[in-house]
Amino acid sequence: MAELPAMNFQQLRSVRETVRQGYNLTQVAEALHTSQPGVSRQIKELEDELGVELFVRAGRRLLGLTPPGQAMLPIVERLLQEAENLKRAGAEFADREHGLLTVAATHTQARYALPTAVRDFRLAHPGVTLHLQQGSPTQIAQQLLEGQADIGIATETLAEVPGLVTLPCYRWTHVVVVPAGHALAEEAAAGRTLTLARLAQFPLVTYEPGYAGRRKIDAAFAREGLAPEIALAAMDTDVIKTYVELGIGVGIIASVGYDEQRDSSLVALDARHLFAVNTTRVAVKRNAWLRGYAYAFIHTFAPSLTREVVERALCAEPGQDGGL
Amino acid sequence: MAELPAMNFQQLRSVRETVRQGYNLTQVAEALHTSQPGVSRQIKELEDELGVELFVRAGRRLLGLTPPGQAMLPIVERLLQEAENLKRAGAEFADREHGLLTVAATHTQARYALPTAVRDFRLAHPGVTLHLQQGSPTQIAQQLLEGQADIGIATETLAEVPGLVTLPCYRWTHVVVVPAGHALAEEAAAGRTLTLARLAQFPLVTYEPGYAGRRKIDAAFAREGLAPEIALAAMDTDVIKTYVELGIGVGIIASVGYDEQRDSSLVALDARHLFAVNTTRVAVKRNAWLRGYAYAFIHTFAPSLTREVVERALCAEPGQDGGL
DNA sequence: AGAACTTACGATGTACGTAACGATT
DNA sequence: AATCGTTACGTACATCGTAAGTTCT
Repeated sequence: MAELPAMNFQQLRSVRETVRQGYNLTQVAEALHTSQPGVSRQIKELEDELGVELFVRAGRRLLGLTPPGQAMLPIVERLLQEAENLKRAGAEFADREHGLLTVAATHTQARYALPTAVRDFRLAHPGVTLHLQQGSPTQIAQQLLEGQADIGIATETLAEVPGLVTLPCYRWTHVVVVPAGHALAEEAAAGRTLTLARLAQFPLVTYEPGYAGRRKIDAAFAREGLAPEIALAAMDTDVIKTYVELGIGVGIIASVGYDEQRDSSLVALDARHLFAVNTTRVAVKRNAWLRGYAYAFIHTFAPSLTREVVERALCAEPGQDGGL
Repeated sequence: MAELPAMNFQQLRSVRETVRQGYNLTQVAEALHTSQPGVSRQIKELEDELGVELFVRAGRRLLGLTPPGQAMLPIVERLLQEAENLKRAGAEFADREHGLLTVAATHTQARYALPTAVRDFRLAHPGVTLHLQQGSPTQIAQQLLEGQADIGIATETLAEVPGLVTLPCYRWTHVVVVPAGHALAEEAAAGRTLTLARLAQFPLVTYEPGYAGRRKIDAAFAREGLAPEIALAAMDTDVIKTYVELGIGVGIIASVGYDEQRDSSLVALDARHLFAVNTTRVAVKRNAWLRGYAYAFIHTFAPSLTREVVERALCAEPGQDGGL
């Protein structure tokens, strides 16, 4: 019986990975742990099966997607997503309390906001292997979209990424930190209220653009027509504090990043009146099926986010979500 | 190299078909044109792969879905739906003007509402093979959900089926038909307005429950506390007219079903004031990808339903399951 | 010359159908 | 006894990797 070879998942994976790897089949083969001719074949087989060329070829090189390819790629991604969902659902029912949970977060979140949640989660779910990835908000979004992370946590960017569902976890403000004995510390001790104009007279040390509410900082200065000198920008609250201790400049960090005990060499000055409030958000990929313990983790991190709240957000309108 | 056999579509099809066929693997094998041991194996393989029993077994007989099975079946169906979508998209780009379009409609629609649309569509799209299926609204819904029909057209039921997207095509009312010379015809000719009470004095011939606005007819009589005798109920407007001609009773049919020329032996009496207006709807399966000519057909049938209108409806509120 | 994809080929193993078996009603 | 699902088995063919080939940079 001459059975026609049907569409299969390996073909779909090859197509998806080819797009992800920038149309380099050699890299695709590596990423999929297979041979390069194999990938070439998978793609051709799928194209044959569908009767359409998915990729633009210049000679034998792949350059991009054809219009049909562009139209069909989302379907391919949904297929692979659902396949992943099915596997996860299987794992969930097979053993609710064992598995892998990958959380991607910015440094600030990983270092200051997550530890207690991680500790509590580990106690409640000892069978779950927790992977904590660190990256920029953009990288976090990417990891979520590619299925390399289950949960993303960051203050910036995530809410604007189509394909992600985000929910607010907590709100926070910035705080200004200076070495003990710094002029600003004296002024504060003398009862003088800190202003943006005064702050702008010092070189500043704060987050890189795209991190931890940096936008709110820039916006605040811009609104008053100030252009402070940024002496140093870092992704990392600890790095910022270190350089502030060294006297490089005045630090502006997330308030969660200051601990009176541990950072005794630094003085924190209230800056709630200077910079807009930030909202840290948790994000998951839109059509991803989440393990039960993933909901539990989110709930542990942000008690307001019960499983029901998250599930409702997952099913809601694909467009922009309604506010905070 | 010992490759682990991955999940494949044949396994998924076996699972879906097993549910559809009422858990009889012999029938499943027949439906899938394969051997029964094959189906048995496919299911076991998938269960192994997922690590979960999907089916409840009494001895060696399958009785139903386990809770995990119930949870995972929708994912399986989405997978197969997307696979189908991918194939269709391929066919679409390979050749926009060739393919198959299956329209399921009630008799009344097929016989009276569709002919001009079908004629125009065939002229505009000669390469498309058109299949016209006939059935009750319930059967039409079933066919759509199982992917056996692309477009469904009926007045009843469709709008209430989760998993279907429906759009209004046109509105119509019932008309009363009697043989020429019938008492009601005389009264009408004499300028007397027809009432429900008068109508209820005759045996009636009309649609079966579940067809062509029968509900509106029952509701109208019920509202006035009348319980007319239904001499004959049929799915089919032509059957009704035939028996009215024979003098079995007074007919109540969809107004589209009366043609002054062809039905010269019958007299139609306006009944717009007696029965509520009906809306005939077109339905498609929620997450189905439609061929371009399917949109064209809908547009031909109901000019207000442009491709954009239909697409917007398809993307709207999921209703039941978490949409794709 | 080198990088990138395609073609060719051969071995491994996977998949499917037939047939025999076991259990259930 | 009949129906239904599972197990066993042999063959056919599908898949995949290696290696050679071709084209473009």
